[in-house]
Amino acid sequence: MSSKIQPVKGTREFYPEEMALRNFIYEKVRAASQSFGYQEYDGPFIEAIDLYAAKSGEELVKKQSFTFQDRGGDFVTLRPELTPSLARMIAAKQGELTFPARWWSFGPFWRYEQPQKGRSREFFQWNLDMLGVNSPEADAELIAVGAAFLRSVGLTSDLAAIYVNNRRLMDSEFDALGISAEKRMDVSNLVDRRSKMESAKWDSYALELGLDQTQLDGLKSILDNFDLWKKSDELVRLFSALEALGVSDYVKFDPNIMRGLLYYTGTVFEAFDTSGSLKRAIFGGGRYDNLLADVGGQSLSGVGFAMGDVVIGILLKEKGLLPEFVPSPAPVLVTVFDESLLRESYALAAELRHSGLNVLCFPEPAKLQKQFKFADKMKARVVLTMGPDEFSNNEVAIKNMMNGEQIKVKREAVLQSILGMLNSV
RNA sequence: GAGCCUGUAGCUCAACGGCAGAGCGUCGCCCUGUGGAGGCGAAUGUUGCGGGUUCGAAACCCGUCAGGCUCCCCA
Repeated sequence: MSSKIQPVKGTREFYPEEMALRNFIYEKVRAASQSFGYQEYDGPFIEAIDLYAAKSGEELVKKQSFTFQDRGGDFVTLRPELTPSLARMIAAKQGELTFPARWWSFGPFWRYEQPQKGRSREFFQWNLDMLGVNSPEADAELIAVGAAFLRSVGLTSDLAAIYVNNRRLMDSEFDALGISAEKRMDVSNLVDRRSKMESAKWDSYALELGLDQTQLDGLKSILDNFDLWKKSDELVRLFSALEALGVSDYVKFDPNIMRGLLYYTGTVFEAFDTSGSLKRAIFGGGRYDNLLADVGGQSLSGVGFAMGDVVIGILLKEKGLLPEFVPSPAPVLVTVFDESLLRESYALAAELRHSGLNVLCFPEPAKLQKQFKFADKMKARVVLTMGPDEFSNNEVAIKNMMNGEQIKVKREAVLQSILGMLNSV
């Protein structure tokens, strides 16, 4: 036991049931992305650490990346996020791509942090970005894709909400309070923590950061002002577009949404489960105006968001929104009556596979009871048996596992009978 | 990186200083050609690992490893 090699901490083992969940998420993600015309792509899983150094935030690069030296001595890292790779890919073909580019991706990422509920060191992430258009309406489309996904998995707008803010709006509010540019980072950090700290503690922490009492009071009134968006043309247009897109039920303005990544410049948003059973964002994103120039491209604006598979997976499980798990992808199982009929059973299964059915065949003779129990566990819907009686009459016994009825049909009619049973549900 | 909690059968857990158990699952039988419900029965443990205290340790102490939760950060 103790000598067994454990999986690397924070990595994931996808047993068939978990794999089904991952694929379920993938399918819903793909459907939502494609319904808005986004194209699928992917980047390298390993990148030079320098790619992230500029804009991803110190925490992400220095403490949370799986970094190592390759055999040539270069420092590389398992990708902790996709946006910088995307920016480079776009920049490299900027002259030949057609804009606006609408791209999406679903793949693995790694971050070295403490595994806990909703967070692992290895996770899958949906990324969706639009590049080449800088407008609140483009931002709205991104939010609408996110909302379409939530709706498609059954997270209705009373179960999940998308909170929106705008960095430019906040910057101008901070300017008005005389909060210096150097303190911006500390202040956004402060804002992020507000919901997690007692208000008295939060106040004294704010003063420690060097805000004076007037600035603190001003900050609080900003953060409590849920009508603040009306002062931002961008947000006014955003909310109008969201209404046209039919997703306003999901979206609310919230001045407390800041987001840690440094590259966001305009609209930012985060989706949460409204019951608050998980205090982690389902997805989050925003507009980045300078990222492309930072990796060597011409200035090009983008907007995007990312969703990890862990939080959404926990939520879907908790809310009972997952489809029933069917262990075997084969709805049909062929039993093996005895040694002498094994080849016949194998041949029957093969024949049905050639007709396009997924078919499971028991791999050895065994008591029929055992084989039927196995079929039941695999949630097979139809079980075929060819015993001596059936074989001598050129027949096959077909049992409908959904209602328990069994019939015998001529071998030539087996396919039709099966299809009839499978379609009758 | 810090704090708190937990490691006992495949799983969930009980036993809290005195014979290591239950439920679920698995397997077998009831049922010699048929699943789900039920009945009966069986198998399965260096109590995470190492040391210490004790007549006696799963339990108490120390260390260590692993997991969970929180802080931090974030998908």
